[in-house]
Amino acid sequence: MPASLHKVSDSAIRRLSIYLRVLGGLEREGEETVSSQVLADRAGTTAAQVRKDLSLFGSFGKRGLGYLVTTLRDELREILGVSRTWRVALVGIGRMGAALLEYPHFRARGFEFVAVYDSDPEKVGSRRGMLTVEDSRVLEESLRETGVEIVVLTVPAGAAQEVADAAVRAGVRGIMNFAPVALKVPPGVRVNAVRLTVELEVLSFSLGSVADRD
Amino acid sequence: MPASLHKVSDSAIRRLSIYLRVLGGLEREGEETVSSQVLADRAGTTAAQVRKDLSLFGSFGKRGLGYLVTTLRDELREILGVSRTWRVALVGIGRMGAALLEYPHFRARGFEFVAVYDSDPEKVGSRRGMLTVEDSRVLEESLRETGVEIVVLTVPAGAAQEVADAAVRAGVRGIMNFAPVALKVPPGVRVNAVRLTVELEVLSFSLGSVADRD
DNA sequence: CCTTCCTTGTGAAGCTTTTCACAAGGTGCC
DNA sequence: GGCACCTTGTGAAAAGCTTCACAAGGAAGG
Repeated sequence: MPASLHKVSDSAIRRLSIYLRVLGGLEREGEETVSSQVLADRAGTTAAQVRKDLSLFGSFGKRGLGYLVTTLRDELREILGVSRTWRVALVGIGRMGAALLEYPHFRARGFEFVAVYDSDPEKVGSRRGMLTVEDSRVLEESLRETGVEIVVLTVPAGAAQEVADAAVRAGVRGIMNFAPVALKVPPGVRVNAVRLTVELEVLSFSLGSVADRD
Repeated sequence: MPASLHKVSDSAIRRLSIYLRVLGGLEREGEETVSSQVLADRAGTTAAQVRKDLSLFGSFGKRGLGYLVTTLRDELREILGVSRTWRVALVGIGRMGAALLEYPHFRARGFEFVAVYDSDPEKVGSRRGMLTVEDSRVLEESLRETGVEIVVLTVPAGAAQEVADAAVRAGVRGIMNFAPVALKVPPGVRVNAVRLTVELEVLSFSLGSVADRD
């Protein structure tokens, strides 16, 4: 029941992405097949969950044998949309922005930074690797010209909505938001927030309350 | 029904953390009270969800009026365990590690870096703000001595498990893991993984599939 | 070819989380 | 004080997600 139009939950997609990473490792180790059990162990979930997740998109395994590592990896790349390259722009070059620009796993997975923006005149015009920092004032026009599809937002909270609006006007439909604000975007645009402080506070809560699990 | 021992879901805690951030903003704007509706709008959820989340820990609102901003903020800080300071160590000073060390929101919320480690002899002994980079080889002993409670892991995937093991032996019970590996830790230790590539791949999937929602 | 063993794919059950809807409680104005 | 108006807190219903359990398919060895 290959269901690319059925609604698939976010958590399932997150796990698929993790399976993809695990499969890369297995391939490097020379494994040719893998069972749902092994995949689950390495991904930190259960065998049933793995099978259920994969079954959302088709039947990729062989009974009695498991999954072919390379084949499944290719299938997952196709499903997740990373069998191609995505054109990504970074807006806001603080330390976090700079770190993300150099983050090796992005490029390795097909996410390529093709433009960088900042509003600080000191930074505009300077180089970052292959790219020249452009002025945020020309953001909308420039994003459109460069054919950017995804924007990574590392600007201060106060500027985030404004930048997001400009990006949306420029036709961007995916935003990865590091700013601590809930962005308002029109339907058809997808925002994925990375909330580092929230993650720490989840830890803090778990350690603070008497009730701990795993 | 104040339920600090009932099991509270991760997603609820994440939202509480977001409410806390929103309340900070409201307070700065001089608001004295806030309704679940307004809180929900700013946090990107629904009024019913807000009330349900808060009701897990008590009755903080006044019917007909809403919640007192400052009071609720204090309650949430208490619940989340951020009314005190946490002693945090960073292991692995790449670009990402350096960015996190300077990340202003961590300190503002009570997470204070008290030690930094790296295995690169070039980096060991150098200064990072107030801190001197220590050698990863002395990690376990040093973490214990410094009284570190939470470790932020920004080492390469291959080194992550080893570092986590040492941290656990040193008594650390909370780990924020940026390395793309599922860490194995004993019961009582909590790992929170930040998977940046996964977040991008979720975007990629949403943009790639025909079916988009908001 | 037959038997044994293994692993997938999947309905169904079980559990968790979210949404709904409304009684109850409180405010503020007249 | 009384009345109109808000907003919370919360059972109950609905929706969503995960786990279970097993039939079915295939491999491997004799």
